[in-house]
Amino acid sequence: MDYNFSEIEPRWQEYWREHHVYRTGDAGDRPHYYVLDMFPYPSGAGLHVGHPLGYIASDIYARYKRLHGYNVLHPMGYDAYGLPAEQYAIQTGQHPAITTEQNIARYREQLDKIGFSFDWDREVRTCDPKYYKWTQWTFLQLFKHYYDNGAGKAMPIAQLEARFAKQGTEGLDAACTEELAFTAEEWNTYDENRRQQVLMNYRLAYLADTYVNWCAELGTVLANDEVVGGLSVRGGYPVERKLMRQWSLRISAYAQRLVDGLEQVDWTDSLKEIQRNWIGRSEGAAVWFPLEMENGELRIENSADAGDNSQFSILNSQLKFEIFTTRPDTIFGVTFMVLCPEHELISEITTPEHKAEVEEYVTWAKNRSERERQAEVKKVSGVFTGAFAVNPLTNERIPIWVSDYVLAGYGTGAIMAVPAHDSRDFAFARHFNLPIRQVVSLEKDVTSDPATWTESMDAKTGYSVNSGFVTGMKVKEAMRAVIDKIEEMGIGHRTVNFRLRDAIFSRQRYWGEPFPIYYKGNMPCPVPEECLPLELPDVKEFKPTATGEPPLGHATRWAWDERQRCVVENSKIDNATVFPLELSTMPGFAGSSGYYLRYMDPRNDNEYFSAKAVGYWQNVDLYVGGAEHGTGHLIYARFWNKFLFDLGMAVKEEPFQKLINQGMIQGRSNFVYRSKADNNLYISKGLIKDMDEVTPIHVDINIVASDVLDIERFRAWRPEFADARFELEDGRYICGWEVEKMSKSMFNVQNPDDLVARYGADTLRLYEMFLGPVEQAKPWDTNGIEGVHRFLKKIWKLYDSNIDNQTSSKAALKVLHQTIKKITDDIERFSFNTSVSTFMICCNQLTDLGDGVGREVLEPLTVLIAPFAPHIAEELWHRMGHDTTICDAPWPEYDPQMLVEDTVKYPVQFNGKMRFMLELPADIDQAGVLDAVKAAPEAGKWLNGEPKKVIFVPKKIINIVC
RNA sequence: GCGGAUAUGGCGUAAUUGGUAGCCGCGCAAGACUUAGGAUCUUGUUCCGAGAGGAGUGGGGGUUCGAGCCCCCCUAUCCGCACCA
Repeated sequence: MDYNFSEIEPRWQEYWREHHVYRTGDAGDRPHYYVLDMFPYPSGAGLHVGHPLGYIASDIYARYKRLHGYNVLHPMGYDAYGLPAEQYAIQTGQHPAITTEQNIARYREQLDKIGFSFDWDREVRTCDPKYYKWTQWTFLQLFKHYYDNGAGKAMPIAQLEARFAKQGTEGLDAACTEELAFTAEEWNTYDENRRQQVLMNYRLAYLADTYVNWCAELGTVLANDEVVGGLSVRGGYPVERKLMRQWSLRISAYAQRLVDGLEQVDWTDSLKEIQRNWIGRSEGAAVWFPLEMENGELRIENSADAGDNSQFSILNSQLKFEIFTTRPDTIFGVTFMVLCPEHELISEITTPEHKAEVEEYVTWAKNRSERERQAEVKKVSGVFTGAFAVNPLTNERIPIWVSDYVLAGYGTGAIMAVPAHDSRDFAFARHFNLPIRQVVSLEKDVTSDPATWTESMDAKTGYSVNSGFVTGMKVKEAMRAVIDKIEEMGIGHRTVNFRLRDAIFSRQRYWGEPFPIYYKGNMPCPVPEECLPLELPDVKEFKPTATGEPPLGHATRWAWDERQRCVVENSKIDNATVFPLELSTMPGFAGSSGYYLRYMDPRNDNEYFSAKAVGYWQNVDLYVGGAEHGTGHLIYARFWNKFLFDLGMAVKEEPFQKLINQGMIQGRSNFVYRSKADNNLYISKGLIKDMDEVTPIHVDINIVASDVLDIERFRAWRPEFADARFELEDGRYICGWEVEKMSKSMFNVQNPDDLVARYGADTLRLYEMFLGPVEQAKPWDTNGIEGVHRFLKKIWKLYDSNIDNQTSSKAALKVLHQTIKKITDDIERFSFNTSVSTFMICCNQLTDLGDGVGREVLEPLTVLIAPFAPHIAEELWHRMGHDTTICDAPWPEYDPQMLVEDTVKYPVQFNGKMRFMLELPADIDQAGVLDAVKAAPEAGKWLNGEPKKVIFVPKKIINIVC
């Protein structure tokens, strides 16, 4: 009987579905294990072979854990909000909900064909009101909390209010947009509006003016990756930087914890490093530099011997500004200061004679798009303000410049420039001919003239020179000494800066979660939690409104009635009891930030998830997904989880214990070569003498098998190929190939359905694993799939002819036990490609053994294969007379005795040579080895005459080649 | 520029983690069975050499009895970040 996968696979898939075989149990005594895949965005293009790669790996592990007796949570769902469905809606008028629904149906169909063990009873969709209710709820909690640095966690905003009423900002250490200082008395005189403004400065979800990529033509803010070269990726419309009022999440408050948490998780070093870079922690100092106006309006007394007075004057100077530096030790080498073009001080300090020039520069710099600026990083630009600062340690006058190489978003937007020891300052100084002073030297007391330098000396090594009281110290010491000094002087302090910016949370789009926020005038008010979800209203048009409002501006029923506590018609807005609702929606990462928690208790309408559920499952044990989410989803989700942890909801601070990044699958394009001399002649790859004589043309990989072109299908593919003639080699047309991105335009997209139809799901599963290590990026290539398919046929045959054997030979059992050990080890280290090889070896060896294979061997082997090729395993399992599914079988244990014998006593045939390993006394010497070997009873049996080569190994093991 | 990774036959890869490199699969070659085969099976296949033998894990050096694996210096490719003070 032949291996008929197209009959077996759908039958078992149907059985599993009908009997809810993969439904997750609730708690119980069994140990738990949570295996999660990054849920997909259901795009119109459907799945390609890259998607299932990670799903197959996680499915293997989930099935393996089940066979090991674990209660496994292995859910799947859809990240269903997103731009493509909305763009499609704008073009066609079809509601994104319908498009999304269709795409989900197609995804589900494709996923089902591959035989995953997902618990579909727990499916979530981010666009489902029952799901986004909790996305909105979390947003409200973020709105209602602030981050208390002292407590090291999020605290209710009500506590902050109480504190303000009692002691103002006195002693407050909280994450905020801007440092504020007021007393309790002042607070108590503030009106409600003013108080709300103050609180907004602290909320973890806050409304603030932020620079964004604004695309007027599309009417929306775009993410950085949606903008290329100053133009929108979609449509190619110009994008400008614009200051807009936007919701943001104060993720920066969690920066330190996001760094620290990386210590606790089992992720690859490279991904941890990506996150560390993104968070960008730098230690250094904040220093205040007082200003000196040229015309003498403010002049700091020469403090060389003025003692406390000078410090007093610096501290009390209204005109001072704060800089951040990671190199406080170089403060003696400061030769100019630079402010970013957005710096508020510029207008105050610029002297009249420089005003025009500075204003022109600032206007120019501000209007440049982020992209333009980044593209011209090498170009030095800037302008002198006419103003001077005073170096608090040397009392030198230092010119203040403005330049866009200083960024508004980092530190304080102002720097002390040390051109000798910072490459950017160096370039600036050279360009504007500013002085350069060396203050660090590799060797003690040895300096050179910076005028001769071609580059700055940036390394944090060596000794301080020309640096007052730190001269002669090592750089590290000098840093400490300078910070101590400025702290003692009260003009600065040790501090840590992060590159991580707060996450902009508003999108001027329709297809996303609505904000549960309405506006009383300018004041945002939360919709009561009991009224959630605030459902996304229908609109007739998905474009921005004529007045430039987001698409939700088209909704006619999008107002909040405070008294009735429900959404009402816009016409009822009176700004007394009925108010307009927020028109922007949440970004894609909102719904994906907490979905793993919801899977634990997905049908709970009263809570995000129950304490019992999270208490049982804890967090995700294994998360599988692409590394491209390293700076997006994986940061947001960790932040989200930490916040919920602070609220006492999540029980683990880190959401994803172990993370495997599956490598990207690239496309492998095929080419035919058209002769330039004859437009209808196509030359097989091996016959081309000179590539200049032919034109390579992309050809659909679906009409090519193992680089051999299906000529008939090629002729039928497109009219212009109908009369194609071929120069064949060995009767075949061999195509060329190249690795490119998988894309429709290159005809190299491989759809898993085609492969399932042709070879079956089990073959696809095995082949995707066989391709190479899961983590490695690799081109998709079907050239080897036949071999894997052949293996399944062999396995089928092996069972077919041995299934009734009752006895097993010792050799067969040995093969089995070797296989058990190898497969178990392989799965534990996620080395699934070697597992497939192991199966093939096992199958070949058992086939060679012939009659000695019985059920004693075949049954455990079926269990081993089940995670990889569940359909064939299930079928064989039942053919062997079991009436429960293979999921209930126990994972076989190997007998170490069976393996020990093999490595120590018996020879192994290996590539035509006979090799042994023998245990020898520890104190044996090289000369004694041969005699010892000959004397060994185990060896004597196998040794015919003198061994060819004896390799002495100073351990207890010896290798002998005969 | 900074950071991370990778480099092994014609190709995808493997190597008990420092112990005789090239397992498994593809491809290729020869053969068997076949009216036929895009089926199945057998044998061979790192390179050079008829052979004995020699060379060999991107290149160069080092540690070691022993290195694909560890250390140093290059080279190439991929990925992430990019004026982050």
